[in-house]
Amino acid sequence: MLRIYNTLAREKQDFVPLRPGSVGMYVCGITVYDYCHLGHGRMMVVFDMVRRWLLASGFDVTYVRNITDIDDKIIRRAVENGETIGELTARFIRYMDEDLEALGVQKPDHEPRATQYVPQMLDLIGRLERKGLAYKAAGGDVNYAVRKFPGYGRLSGKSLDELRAGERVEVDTGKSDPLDFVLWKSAKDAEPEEVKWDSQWGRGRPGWHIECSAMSCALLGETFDIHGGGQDLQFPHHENEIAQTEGATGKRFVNTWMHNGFVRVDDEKMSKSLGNFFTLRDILREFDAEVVRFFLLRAHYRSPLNHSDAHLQDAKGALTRLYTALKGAPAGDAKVDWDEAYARRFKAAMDDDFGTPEALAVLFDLANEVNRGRRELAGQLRALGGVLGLLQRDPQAFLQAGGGEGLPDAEIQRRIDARLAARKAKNYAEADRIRQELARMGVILEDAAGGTTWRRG
RNA sequence: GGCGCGGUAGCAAAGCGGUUAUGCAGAGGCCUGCAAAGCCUUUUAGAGCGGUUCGACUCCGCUCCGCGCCUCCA
Repeated sequence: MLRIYNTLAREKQDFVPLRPGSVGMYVCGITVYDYCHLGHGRMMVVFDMVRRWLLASGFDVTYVRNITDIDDKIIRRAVENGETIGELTARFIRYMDEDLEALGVQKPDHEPRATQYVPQMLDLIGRLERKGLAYKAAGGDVNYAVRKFPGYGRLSGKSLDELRAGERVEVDTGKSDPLDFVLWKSAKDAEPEEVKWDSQWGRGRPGWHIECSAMSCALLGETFDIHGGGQDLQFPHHENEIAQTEGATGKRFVNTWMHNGFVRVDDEKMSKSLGNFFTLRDILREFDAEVVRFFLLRAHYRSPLNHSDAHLQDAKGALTRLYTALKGAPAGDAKVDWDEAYARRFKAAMDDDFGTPEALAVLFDLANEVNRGRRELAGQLRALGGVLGLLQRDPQAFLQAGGGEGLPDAEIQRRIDARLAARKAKNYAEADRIRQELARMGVILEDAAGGTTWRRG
């Protein structure tokens, strides 16, 4: 039985989907105006892992991950760059796709964009207005009347009065309550025509929160199983989604809310505003993408995860151990034998709120067994790795992959042959000279019964 | 100020009321012409103070420290 920590309940709960055997899952994607950083990467990899585990558990999964392609930052950036919103977002969507593909993140079943769902958003706003939950303010914006929604604050554990007492809530004169949020922003003259839609409340564009309510309902229905996103979306974004959707439908919106922890740098949240972020692009130039994925799955998804080169280096060493155990094992698609003891441990770990650290520990135990001579378990190791989107490459290809500035493979082979000749002639001084020379260039030789192999260290 | 999360060995990171987590690093050994890899053995834990218990890293309370949300943010 799969158990998931539900933010709404603040505890792990048995996961029971609405319709037996199938799961509807929505995850808040990113706003496309810049490169993805490692924090985005973590969210993407974590929910990719969740989806893969649901599939491996036999569920029929519909996975929706949106793209926010209209918002203040996008508009500002496009104006700065002197390009259209469409050009800017198309470019960063392409970069995102490239980064995610490298990380082994599979495409969601649906990847709706906010700009494609404006009619659905307007419909939702209309319903909210008819129920008295939305009102048009003096400035022309349509706002959500937070006080009119009884459950507001349940997800984030905040009460309206506590929020009110906070010093950081800015005062906006157009709002009846400082905590009200915008559903529809009235168009400003300075803004490009591209961001103006007609509506019964006048020309304008959607507020941020409404898009997720509209898109999730359109693709998964008014009530669905799992909604995920980064911890920072818990409030206000997800709180507002609940208010909007449940306010309009009168039904329960989402059963299970999942939030992944932050990536940190020096114990501080990695974020755009702090400027301490590392883009996936830059990291992937230095580290193998699978190493990055492994690094991200090595921590539990709800725990904070510190980023540094040393940690990534450590992850590389660990993943190398797994691939080393796989050396010589037949490639191809191994299937998991779920009755086998290690697989059962793996499953128990994953069923306990997606315990990837424990699941990976099982993989290392399995590697040890393989190294001790139980070669028949290599397929199981590879197959279980595959459940997490790992270990699917040819081991040799992984072990020999590396920096672009290294020696070409053919040159390495030539020197290995020269060393072999020296060894045959018992000229060990020359053989060792070649080994050390290669070692200085990051190439490690391994003599085995079947011949000499090499890898990059 | 309000709400919440966490403090585990040199580093990273889990589960668990009593039995080796795991990876990297360190030490010794086996193997090797020498190595590497692997295997075997092994050193480093559970912020502090109380409490519950036959027994606590694991449950409860307090203290200290760190982090997050309360504003755009994965």
